[in-house]
Formats: sequence, structure tokens, C-alpha cells
Amino acid sequence: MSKPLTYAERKKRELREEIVNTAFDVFAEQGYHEAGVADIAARVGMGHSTFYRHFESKRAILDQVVTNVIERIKAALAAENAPEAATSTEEYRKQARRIAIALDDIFRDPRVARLMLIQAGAVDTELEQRIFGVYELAVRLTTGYFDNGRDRGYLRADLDSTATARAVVGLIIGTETLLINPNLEPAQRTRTLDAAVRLMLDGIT
Amino acid sequence: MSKPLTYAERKKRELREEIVNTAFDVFAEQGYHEAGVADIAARVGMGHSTFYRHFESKRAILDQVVTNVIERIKAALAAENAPEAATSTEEYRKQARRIAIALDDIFRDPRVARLMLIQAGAVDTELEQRIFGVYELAVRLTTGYFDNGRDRGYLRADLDSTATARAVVGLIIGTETLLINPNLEPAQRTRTLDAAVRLMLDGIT
Amino acid sequence: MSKPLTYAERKKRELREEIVNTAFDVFAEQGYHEAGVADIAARVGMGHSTFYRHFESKRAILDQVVTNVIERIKAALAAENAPEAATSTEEYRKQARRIAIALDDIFRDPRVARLMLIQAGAVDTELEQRIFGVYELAVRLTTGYFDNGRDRGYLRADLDSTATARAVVGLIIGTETLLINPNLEPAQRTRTLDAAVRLMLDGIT
Amino acid sequence: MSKPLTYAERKKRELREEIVNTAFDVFAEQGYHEAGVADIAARVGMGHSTFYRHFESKRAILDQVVTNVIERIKAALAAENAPEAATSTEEYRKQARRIAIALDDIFRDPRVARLMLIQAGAVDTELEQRIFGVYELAVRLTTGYFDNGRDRGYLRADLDSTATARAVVGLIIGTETLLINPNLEPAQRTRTLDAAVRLMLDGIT
DNA sequence: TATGAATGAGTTTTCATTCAT
DNA sequence: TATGAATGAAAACTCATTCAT
Repeated sequence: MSKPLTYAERKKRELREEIVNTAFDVFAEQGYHEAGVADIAARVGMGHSTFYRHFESKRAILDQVVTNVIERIKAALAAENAPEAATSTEEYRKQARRIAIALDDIFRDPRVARLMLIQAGAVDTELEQRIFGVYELAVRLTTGYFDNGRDRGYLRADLDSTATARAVVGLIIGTETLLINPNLEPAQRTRTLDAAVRLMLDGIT
Repeated sequence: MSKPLTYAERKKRELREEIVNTAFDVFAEQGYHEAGVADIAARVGMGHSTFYRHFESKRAILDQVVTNVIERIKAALAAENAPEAATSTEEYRKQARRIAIALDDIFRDPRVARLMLIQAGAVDTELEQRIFGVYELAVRLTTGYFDNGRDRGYLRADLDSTATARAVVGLIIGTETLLINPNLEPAQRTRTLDAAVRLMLDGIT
Repeated sequence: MSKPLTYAERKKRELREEIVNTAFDVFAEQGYHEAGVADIAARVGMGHSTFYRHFESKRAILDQVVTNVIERIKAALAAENAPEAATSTEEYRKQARRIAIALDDIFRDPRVARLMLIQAGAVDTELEQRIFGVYELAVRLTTGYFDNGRDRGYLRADLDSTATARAVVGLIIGTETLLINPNLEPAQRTRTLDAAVRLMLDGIT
Repeated sequence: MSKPLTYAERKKRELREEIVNTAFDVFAEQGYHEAGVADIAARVGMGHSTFYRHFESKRAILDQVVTNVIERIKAALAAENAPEAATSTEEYRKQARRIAIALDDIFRDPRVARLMLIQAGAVDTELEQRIFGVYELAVRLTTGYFDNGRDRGYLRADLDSTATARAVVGLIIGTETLLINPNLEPAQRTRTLDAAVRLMLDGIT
């Protein structure tokens, strides 16, 4: 599928990646609107007009950054994408925990959390739609798990799978949002995530 | 406490409120950064410089809008602010539902949700801190409820109250965030909220 | 020439004068461009639109203030306006000193100095012309004194009366300008003025 | 001290100088407050935002213009900065004339005179202080000359050197101010300056 | 008549993007 | 190709003046 690349092509691709990565840092730190193309270019160490040899616009690179993150999220969700896998409550709990850990692996990076949960939604409608698209994908996948679990009998029979899936995805992104708060003691992260998983499985009662 | 107001003072106050309200609409619809003072003024039907007779700056009116919303949230939280109130599981369930409904009453207004959950965090650090401040207040109050419930024996004895409180608040704001999505069928709102409350109380298993 | 004024007319005239006086203060303190009509009105203790019942514009009141000062200067110059008066060197020295004192009486008021020597010239061409007009009037009068003194033999026969008159008027306004400097010790004022008069009469050699 | 400059650097520096020079013209002609950044840019023949690539603000370029002029004035004053130089009345007269000519060389440029003597003082307190600073420097230097001349016996023994120095500096700036008047016949300039020097040396009597 | 309210013209400044070397 | 230079569209904000009560 991929032809061998010339040295120049490889170099260019590497630079492109470096720009994306730097933009990721800069957008997360300063916010998309506060950040300037010049900030990104300066941090990469190149002239700011060179930026435009690699990306169409400031908006375009944000798209790229977001796309990358979304890919990673989708991959994390897909990895466990075998609703039939779990056959017992115990397996189910483990599966749930694995997914939680996989997602948290992505979101514990403050850049990811800040960009996806705080910045991206505020840029424009199109990006907002993309974010909501990911959320709804997660909801659909989760619905699948729930349907499977209910069919196999280790989830409540009266479970409203879609609605509950949405609540669970909400639980994840909401909790990750709260964990962005830099004033929190680090220990709270693990405890909060444990509590979230436990909440999902057993509720508080 | 309140002196009798002259007609002019009343008029001025009303206009101020109208501006705040319009700004609320405009910020929620277009986003804070996209919206201009001129947009707000035009929608109120006044010259743009008149805006500055009532507010110091664009940023200042955002503060006012956010302050108003925060007040309402605090009021909603405070209304049920009697951790000892519930003395049985049943009462507890009702109390939880009441709080959920009260909060949802506020957040079902798409302006509130868009502004607080999508826009405000992306404006600047100071506003972000205020938002986190409200979240943490909610966490503290919720922790109180949980401690009470655990003490009285109708909540799990091994409940990590603070961590769980954070997860619950995350559940609320995350779920409300997902419910902003305008592509959702309206029916999903009720079902999702029910599922969220149920999730909190009983988990999925 | 003047009919008896009604009470209302007198009141109005008084208020007008108060506004002029206040404008004088404000323009001198803050500078014409920095000062706002609102500042003047506020200090008089009236609404700012009332200002426009008494003056056409911000520029118009500056004109009035300047006119008043120019009147005073002209009066001071005219008081000694009798070129033939001095008949001896001694009388001449006294006359020169009297004029210097009379002018300094006007310019020692920092408002006058700041307004006339620093602010007024920078407003617009028309006002600049008026200021230059006063200077040239002073030059003409001084030329008259010099012609008289030369005719009577107590001034140098080779005196270029107009050119010298211009230098003398320059000496006055330049010295007064330097004396505006608030960092100067008060004692310097008298000494500097004495030196200026002495310079004019005897030179430094 | 100076590294070789690239072509681009030279170009940039030249443009910067051209902007400063144009700003000088514009400020002198229209006055600082009346002039807009757009006027300067338009006259240079560039877009108005380009201005901001070279200077921080409108105020900043005024500072630069004024700094340049002050440097020239200081240089002119320093050139004769050898109070001991003159040893006889005759030498002294020549020295005085040289200084007068050097200063007039600077101030005969109407831009210099208008900017320094009319505009700059009216901009803000900080600039006013800088102007007064130059005047006081001139006073200090002049005081040195006078002390020297008095010590050597070719100036009046009762000369109040500082006060007289201030009067002389006043004489210079005041006379230059009067010579700004565009209605004056050109011949008056020379005659007035001669008269001013003569006034300083011999007085009118 | 006196006033606060309203206004819009005008100014400075920023920054994503294009141009020319 | 890489870059600094140039640009203009846009936006926030000010204030002298007019309007309406």
C-alpha cells in the first residue's frame, strides 16, 4: 500500500508530525484562541510562514491534532470491541476496568484532556460535532456491551442500555474533566477513577 | 435593604438585565470568541457603544453571565443542603432524584449547558478556575451527603466518599454535556437522566 | 451699554464663568486632549450635557479660556503702554522691571503657563495662530519701547529694535516655560526672573 | 562594535529610519494627537499594520523621534563642552556665537521646533519630564560656562550663574519658539538670532 | 431647563495569511 | 524550499455630541 519514501519525504513527514505535536502542546497550554501560529512555529524552531507549507491554516492543524486523538480513542475502544467476550460478572468487571484504564491512559495526558474536554468544543460548530460524534460512538459501543451483558444475565434485566451507556460515557468524560483541575492532589486521580468504576458497577447503595 | 428606585433606575436595571440575557444567548450560540460586542448590542437593538455604558468590557459581561448561572447552581445545591435529612434508603433515593431534577432544571437550558460546559472553560485561566471552583463545591456538598448516608448505614460502608462524590459530580456534568448534542431525540434526555440516577444508586449490575 | 440683568441672566453668567474657570484648571492639569468634557462638568457639579447649554463644544470653551488669558496679557502690556514715559535710564530700568513683574504675575499661575506655553499650541493651527498673534503684539509693543529708548539715547544706538524685541519676548516666554518645571526650588523663580531682567538690560559681560 | 549587516537587516533598518523620519514630518505637521498611525503608514506607502512590525505603538515612535532630536541637541551642547576653553572676552563671544549657531542649526528645522517646543510637552507627563530634563541639562552646562567666565574675569562678578543660565536657555528656546511663526519674513530669523546673542552678551543698554 | 442615555465616528492594535526573496 | 516582511480585515474601546425625558 505504501511506496518507499524518499529521504526528503520522510523528513517532511517527520517535521509535519513534530508540528502537530507542538501544536498539541501549545493549544493545550494556551488555549486555541490564545495560541498563535507564530507560537507554534517558534517552538518548533521554524519561521512562521513555513508552517503554511505543511498546513493550510491554523484551523487545519487543530483538526489534525483532534483527529489523532480521536484515532487513539477509537483504537482504545475498539481493542475491547468484542461484546461477547465477557461471559460472567467477574469477566465483565475486569473488562470494564480494562476499558476504563485504557481510556484513562489517553486522558491522563493533560494535553488530551484540556484539548478535547475544554478547548475543542469552543472552537466552532464543526469541531463540536466531531467531538459529539466520538461521544456517540462510545455510547453505541457501550450500548453493545450492555445489551450483551443483559442478554447473558449478568446485568440488570431492566437496564435501559442506550440511556445507561450515555450516562456511563458521561461519567467518564465528566470525571476526566474534573481530574483536569490542577489543584487536585495526585492521589485523588486513582481513587476517583476507582470510585467511578465502582459506581458504574455497583452504584453507591 | 432595597431603597425605592426611580423610574430611570428601574429602566436602567432592566436594560442591564436585558443585555446580560442577550449576551447569554449570543455567547451560547456563537461562542464567546466568535461573538462580538456589536452582535450583542445589535440584538438588543442599541448602538454598540451603549454597551460600554453598562459594562466595562466584553469580558466583564461574560463574568456577569457566569456569575448569575453559578448563583443559580449554588442555590439549587443549597436547597437540599441538609445532609442529615435523609434517614432511610427510600428517602435517600428521593433526595438524590430531587437534586438531579433541580440541577437538570438549570442545565436543560441549552444556553446554560453550552456556556458552562463548553465555552467558559476555554476563555481564560481565571474563568476556568471559577468553574472548577463550582465543581469542587458540588463535590464537597456531595461528600457530606455520602458521609451521612454511610454513617446511617444506607450506603456502602466501604464508600470512598470524596472520590465517589467527584465521580458523581462528573457523572452529572458529563451527562449534561452529552445531552447538549442537538442531534439527540428529546426523549433521550429523560431516559438518560433516569439512567444516570439509577446508575448512581444501583450501578449496572 | 449694559442693561440691567435679570436674576436668571446673572446666574447663568456666573455659571458660565465657573465653567470657564474649571475648564482652565482641568485643561492645565490634565492637558486639553486628556481632559474630557465630562471631567469639567463633573468638577463643576453638573451633568455633562448641561455643558452644551453654555458652550458649543469642547474646543469653544478652550477658546474662551485662552481669550480670557490673552485679555489679561494685553491689559498688562497696555498698562505701561506709554513709550514716551521713560525719559532716563533709571526710569527705563524701573519700567522694564514693572512690565516683567506684571507679566510674571500672570504667568506665575501654573494654569496660565501650562495652558499657554505647553497645551494651547498643540491643539490646532487656528489656536497656534492666536498665540503667535499675542507674541507678535508683544513684539510690536516692545519694539516701540526700544525705538523710544534709542531715540532718547539711553539705549544702544545700533539696537535692531524689532529683532531685539523678539528676542526679549522670547526671553520672557522661554524663561516662564522653564519655570513651569515643578522640580525647581521655589527660590529659583525670583532669582531667575531677576537674572532675566538683568540679562535684558546689561547682558552678561 | 558593528557587525556586518545582511542585506535584509540593512533594508529593515532603513525602513525603520524612514518610518521615524516620516513620523517626524507627520507629527510636526499635524500634531501628535491629530496624526494617526495610518497617516504615517500611508505616507511611507505601507499598510498600517506594517507599522507595528517596527514599533510597538504610536507613543513608542514619538519617543524614538524625540530621542533622536535630544541626541542631536546633546551632541551640539557637548561639542563646545569645554568651559575652560575661552580665555578672553573675544573668545567668549565667539564661543557663544558658535553654540547659538549649532543649536539654531538644529532648531531651524521647523519639524524640530514644532515637535520639541510645541507638541511634545502636550503629550503626557513623562515626555514633558524628558523635555524639561534636556532644558535643565542645558542650564547646567551653561552654568559651567558662566562660572568659568566669571572666574576668569570676563563676566560680571555678581553674575548669578544658575539663574542667568536658566534665563539664557529660556532666551534660546523662547526665541526659537517665536521663530516657528510661519508668517515671519525669513530675514527676521538671522536678525533675531543676532539680537538674541547680542542681548545675552551686552544687554540692551 | 437640566440631565442621563444613547450614539457612531474614529483610533489603536492584533494576527492569520500571502508575498517576495 | 524556507523565511521574514507585508498586509488588511476585524475587533475592542473612547468620547464629543445629540436626544428624549
